[in-house]
Amino acid sequence: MSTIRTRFAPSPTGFLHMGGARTALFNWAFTRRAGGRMVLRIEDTDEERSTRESEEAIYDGLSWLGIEWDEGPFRQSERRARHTAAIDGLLAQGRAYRCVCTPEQIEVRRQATIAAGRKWTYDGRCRELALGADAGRHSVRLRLPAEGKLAWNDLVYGESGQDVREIGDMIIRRSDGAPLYNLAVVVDDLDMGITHVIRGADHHSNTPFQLALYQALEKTPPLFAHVPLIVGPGGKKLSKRRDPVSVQDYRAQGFLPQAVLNWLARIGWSHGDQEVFSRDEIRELFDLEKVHRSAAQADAGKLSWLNQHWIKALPGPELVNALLPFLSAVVEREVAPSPELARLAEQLRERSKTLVEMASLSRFLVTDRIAYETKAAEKHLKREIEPMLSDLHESLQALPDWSEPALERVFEEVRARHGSPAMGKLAQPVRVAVTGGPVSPGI
RNA sequence: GCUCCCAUCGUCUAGCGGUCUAGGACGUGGCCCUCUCAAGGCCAAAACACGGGUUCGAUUCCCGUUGGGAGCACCA
Repeated sequence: MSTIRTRFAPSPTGFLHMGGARTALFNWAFTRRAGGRMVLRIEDTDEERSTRESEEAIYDGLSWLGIEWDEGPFRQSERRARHTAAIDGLLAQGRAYRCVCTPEQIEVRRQATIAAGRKWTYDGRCRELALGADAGRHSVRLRLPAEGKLAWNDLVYGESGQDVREIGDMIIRRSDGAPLYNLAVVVDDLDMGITHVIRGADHHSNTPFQLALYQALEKTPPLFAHVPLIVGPGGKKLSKRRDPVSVQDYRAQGFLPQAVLNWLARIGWSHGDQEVFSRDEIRELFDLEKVHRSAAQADAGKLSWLNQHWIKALPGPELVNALLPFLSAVVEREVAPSPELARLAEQLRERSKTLVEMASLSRFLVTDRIAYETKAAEKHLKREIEPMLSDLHESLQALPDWSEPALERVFEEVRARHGSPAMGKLAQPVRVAVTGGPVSPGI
């Protein structure tokens, strides 16, 4: 039995968005569990839109999530010669043909067909013309079989396929000589020995055409698994403008990679009633058979909960390390780890949904410029409590041993001297005085 | 418009003909705990889109309707 080979093939036209990250995760988990190898391929043949920055963003995002690949990255743009060779081969065998129809001409015919109430696919005008290389400016189209069904058994969707008559002879090389995506993907997947293509469901209806290409090339196609799309609120398409969509966005908002991974894994996949999955558990339990077929919404609330869960689970030193950059950012200087910070972080882990939140709650520890919240200060730092606070201040200064029982004793004594108000009457003003805000660990 | 796909609480989901008075989780509401906020504990409200079949029996199978999505490029 040959080893399983998969690939993650993003196009570098933005950043690593959540859908892509999940596709990468599923590929990774499937591959690791099966003991296979995963290839990273950058689909950058669209020069207009591809940038090196977004390519870097893909590496950055994957490594932050801990999704490692085994081979590559390969750039599709650097494999041009292979694509061209494949097209020439198809041409030589008559399985592809040159087409001199211009986009304008096609548009006219398309409109006419639609006006006549019929549906349009390429009408095959150049199909039997046997145009040679001297035909002038031309594109190349794949000659589809006259009839039959282009079908496959999708690992997620089950029996799938489309009648060839629904599809026209598609262009595989542009008139400027550039190979098209569908051709490049098939050639690359073949060359790289890919056995399982796991990709977004937006490619589901693209697959029949690729199948035709495998036929023309006389090769066995890989197995396909299409994973459902992630949609935005209300089931609408994700909007890059409205929704936070890149993994970098989530990192900046103070989410842990474990949480994002866990969250992603549970969108469109489940393992019984289990909600919490570590990276290792995803790798051990992931199963394409349990992947859903319907699109799912990404719920930010669930992410927050998972993030808090993973913050609570993070070992102390790691938590401090994760917190440091965020804390440095709020006080605008480099903050070094310290025992005090470590202890505070322990107190704060159950109170923070994100590292951003935790940083803002730890601010008071690393700066003398306490930022007093006006509302809290007005409510708790009133003139009447000043004597009690001063008393506490002096008693504390006189206290040699700042152990918890000793401190508690001082608080009790101070309360007793000032008419025994409820603990909250003393603790809350102290909290505001010390931290600047009304929220903190036990004072 | 055409082709294909999808449809269980607000959200993610369990369910693969009787076990369903439909389970879990997030979120929401209430109570407990409490120096604040959390965390934690307990409780509650909340769903099988609709209409036909098939069957002794449908959330589960089939068809249609509705709703949503994807594709239909000399983009990837």
